Amino acid sequence: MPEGPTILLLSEELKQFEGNKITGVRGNSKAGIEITKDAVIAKIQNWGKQLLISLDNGYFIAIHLMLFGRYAVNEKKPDRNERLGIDTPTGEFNFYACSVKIQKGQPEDFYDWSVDVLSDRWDPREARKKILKLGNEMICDTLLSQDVFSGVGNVIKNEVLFRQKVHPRSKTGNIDDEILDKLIKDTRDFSFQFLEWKRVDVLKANLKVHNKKTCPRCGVPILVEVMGKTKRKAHFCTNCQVQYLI
DNA sequence: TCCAATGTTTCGCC
DNA sequence: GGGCGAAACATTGG
Repeated sequence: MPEGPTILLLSEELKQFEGNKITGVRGNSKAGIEITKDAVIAKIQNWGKQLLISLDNGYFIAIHLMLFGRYAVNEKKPDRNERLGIDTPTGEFNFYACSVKIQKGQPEDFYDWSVDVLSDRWDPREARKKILKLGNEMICDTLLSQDVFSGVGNVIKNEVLFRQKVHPRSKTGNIDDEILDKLIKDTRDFSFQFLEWKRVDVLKANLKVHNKKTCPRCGVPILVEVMGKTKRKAHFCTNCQVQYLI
């Protein structure tokens, strides 16, 4: 389910538990979750697609919902195996079918918020530098690189490329500087648009190319092709999106 | 009924 | 050792 904006919403929802003591821990996670028992939840953060729960005992929990992950706040999803469930005096939250890691140290030691497109520390110049460093790869791969655009997933990738009229197979080294800068900027802008649509549950209705049949600009059929080293599906309009090859 | 889908890591092979 | 592909994990709406 999740790209960065979804995790940001989850993070917002869990802020109510900051300052709470963990009175109970359950779940089939093999990450060593017992160590969280009796600790106090110091801080809830999100970095890209990761949810980070800092504790007052020197550890933090990193949760990634992957493709199928689910969660429930102050309720349980019936007939599901709990991966991690946390009880506090004022309520509980539960995770299913996700990746759970227990890390020693601070999230700041592990994650760089200047590459998180939803962070107020996001730095587009950093993104540009990293793109150049990566060499001449397809933009569809670059946009999915969590080291460059943390939080961007396949939906944001497809929509931003359509908005900026860039063909997913374009090579980064061949895209005009000006276009590339606009593309970088729009990953953040559109991620916030995604967030607001998601917040009021109108995301799907507002997508322009992802899982759409025809181009809303010109009416030409939208193509779907697996491409790049990431082997993900690109949804795009061959008429509106310019392919930068040379 | 079957399949794809907003994802990432790990393993084995060359 | 790097790069690549397959496998693994796990869920459910269409």
